[in-house]
Amino acid sequence: MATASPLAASEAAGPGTMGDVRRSNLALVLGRIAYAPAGVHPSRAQVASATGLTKASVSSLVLDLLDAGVIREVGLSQQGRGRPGVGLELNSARAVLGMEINVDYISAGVTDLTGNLLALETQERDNRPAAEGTVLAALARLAAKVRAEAAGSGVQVLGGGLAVPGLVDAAASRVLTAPNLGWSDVDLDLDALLPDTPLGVSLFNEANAAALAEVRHRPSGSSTFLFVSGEVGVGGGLVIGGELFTGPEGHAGEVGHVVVEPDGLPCSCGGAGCLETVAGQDAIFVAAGIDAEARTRSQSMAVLVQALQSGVPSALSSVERAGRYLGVALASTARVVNIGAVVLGGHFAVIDPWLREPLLASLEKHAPGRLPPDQVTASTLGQAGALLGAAGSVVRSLIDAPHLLQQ
Amino acid sequence: MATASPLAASEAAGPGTMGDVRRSNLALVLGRIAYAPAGVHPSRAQVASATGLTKASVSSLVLDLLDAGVIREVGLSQQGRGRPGVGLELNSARAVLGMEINVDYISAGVTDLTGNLLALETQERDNRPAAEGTVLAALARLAAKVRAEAAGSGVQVLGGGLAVPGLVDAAASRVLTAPNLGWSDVDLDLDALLPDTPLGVSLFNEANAAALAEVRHRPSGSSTFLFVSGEVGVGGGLVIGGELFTGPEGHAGEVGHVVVEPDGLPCSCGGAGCLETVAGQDAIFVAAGIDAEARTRSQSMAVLVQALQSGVPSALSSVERAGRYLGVALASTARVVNIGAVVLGGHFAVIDPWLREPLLASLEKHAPGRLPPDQVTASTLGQAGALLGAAGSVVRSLIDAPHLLQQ
DNA sequence: GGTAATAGTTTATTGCCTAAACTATATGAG
DNA sequence: CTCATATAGTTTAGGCAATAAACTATTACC
Repeated sequence: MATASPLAASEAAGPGTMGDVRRSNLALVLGRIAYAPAGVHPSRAQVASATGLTKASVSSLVLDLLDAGVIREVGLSQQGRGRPGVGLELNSARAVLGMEINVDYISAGVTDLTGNLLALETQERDNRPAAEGTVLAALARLAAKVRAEAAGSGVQVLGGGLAVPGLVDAAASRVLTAPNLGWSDVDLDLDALLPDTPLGVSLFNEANAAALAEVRHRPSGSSTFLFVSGEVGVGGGLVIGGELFTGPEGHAGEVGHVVVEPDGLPCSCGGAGCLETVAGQDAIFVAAGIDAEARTRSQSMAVLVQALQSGVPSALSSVERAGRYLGVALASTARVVNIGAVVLGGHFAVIDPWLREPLLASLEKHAPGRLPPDQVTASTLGQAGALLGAAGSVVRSLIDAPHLLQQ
Repeated sequence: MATASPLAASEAAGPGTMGDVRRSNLALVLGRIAYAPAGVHPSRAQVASATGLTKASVSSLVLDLLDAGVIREVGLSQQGRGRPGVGLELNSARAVLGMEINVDYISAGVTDLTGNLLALETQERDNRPAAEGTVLAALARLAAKVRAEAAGSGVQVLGGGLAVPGLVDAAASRVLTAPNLGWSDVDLDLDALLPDTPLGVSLFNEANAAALAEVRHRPSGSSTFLFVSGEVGVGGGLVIGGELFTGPEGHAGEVGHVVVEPDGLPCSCGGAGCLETVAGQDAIFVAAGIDAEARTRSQSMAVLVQALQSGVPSALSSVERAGRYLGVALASTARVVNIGAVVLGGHFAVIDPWLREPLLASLEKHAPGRLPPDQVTASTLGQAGALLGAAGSVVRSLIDAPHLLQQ
């Protein structure tokens, strides 16, 4: 009897203790406060009846959250006969820092706990030739700057998140491989990036972070979708019920390497016929006849958009082909992971007007009814997505585990 | 992913209570006993040091489990100086019933809590023309028979699981659609199938159940893999860390509709170029020149195997093509869900000797290094897989929630 | 100003775990 | 054979977190 222990995951976890109950209920209460509709500030009594906890327990839990500084009381809210309740909301004097390292730029921004962007700094620089130490040092300066800005208006930064365009081992603060940066097995000193915060700095894959940003910031409501990130490579993030599905090894959602043409071109991954070989930025530039070598990436993209607007045939057919094959890959992915909505990011969002029609036609051909047109949307966050997602993810992990702020 | 706390399950709905701690620790202790290596019967003290609970707590928890009848004590195990411990093991006088309804047969079997098959009855019958009530009545008789057999040897059946070849809503005991049975939106009276058990009867998709059976019964150790079920259609089950990943709507793993040839044939799903159009049973029969209309499905499969053994070119090329495209689909799937092992079931297991080589070559071409040959295995469970998986899944849910047996 | 209604706190109780002392049962040395 | 040592399992006291119910606080309405 092969006993592959299904406990493997929880094996590390110790016994359940009463402290777990406390932590679980702290998160339950904080979640009610944090995820209340905008402008609504529930009282202790409302939280109690919504969660099923007693008023006494909620009072005690709320006291802890107030002590930790995660929430604060707002003006009384009278709405009926009796004593008015005291409204509770996330403490807007607390914030997190989002950061991004990409090929052409670095950026750092501060958001409060509800996701509002309070400060943002972007610095254009070619990060490919530089050693990672140099890049991190420049980013640390940028981070210090926005942090000081926030501090100036009385806002305390609790922690941060860094998004990089590559596969990461978040637990080990390690970039496994970031081909476009030329990084491979790089250990990052994240604490140096943002010293002396209670929560520290977490590491994210850029596509995953951008995917998570959509959960909070996109107009439509559903929090289950596939985010497709078009950069030099084609990445993805699978969000299910607001949570990232990362797969057993943490790298799920790699839509870029779905095979769309069995006899297609070789891919950088060693495979052949991957989506990336027809819909990655370089592939689109080549097919459109744009010399990307001579320009920066954002310049090339501008040239492409210009060409599309002018109706240059090679550009149009290049994007048409990318859309068609993107549809093939998304049709397959929708079936495998049973998803009914897609958000296009990166260059796919930029060229969405031209990409959209062939994409929808291809989806209808290969998975009719699965991904209806109104469920295929383009991200509106642009470059800021990864940064917002990294910051938002730190906020989210705080809301899920507020005890991290207690000492 | 907020799976930090062992109580994470309760975080979703109601408040965390002290009873949750008890339940969580009951499952922790029972898991240690249930998933110990075969022949090893840990003592209370060993469970305590393995789980981190105190000896006092373990004693109390074990008492509850003994009262519920889930476990029992076995002979003393002396192994050193001091007082010998009392071994603990799953109670082999308790069992669960697995059942399956398929196109050509119904079956029912009893397994003890460690997965050993104690009794099995299969009845060949064509279930397509019959109303579901007739089929269920026949299955109820079969179930009563094996249950009586078990009772005769002093074994009590605690609950059961039923696998059907179609999409199911397990919570509602409802078969949404089972095309090969001709069922659509059918509510099943599962309790009538197996009356008066403490755990009742649960409903499963056949491919998912078969996938779960592999977790316990396949030789290799890993409990993270994609199970590919080759039947009339091509289904699948995605198992991650021993748990089924069903996706947001419960139907993930549909590998059969990954697009492997953008310009391919139309598929029954309304799409085009799906894997099923080249690797489903019918597609293989047609390409091999076998007239499936004139035979039952199992007869056609026997003819195919015969032809393969004789080296009939059309049969060989048909299977070669199926293997090649299966490789394309699995390469894509491996990337999207980040999986490193595959188990072939259904007809893929039967024709594995001929399928294997083109499949591996195709995998190496499209996803080099991702699914190495030793991680691509064929199921050895055959027809019994679904039944064993359904039963095993009931056992597993019992081990995860032993308090269900307390009153 | 009194009553009803609602918000929030205080107090007593219960459940579950831990720590530490205690009992039980084995091995091995003299 | 007896005693020291070691390990298994139980008993007892204590702490923490939630609940229930009584209590205080603050408002609206008559």
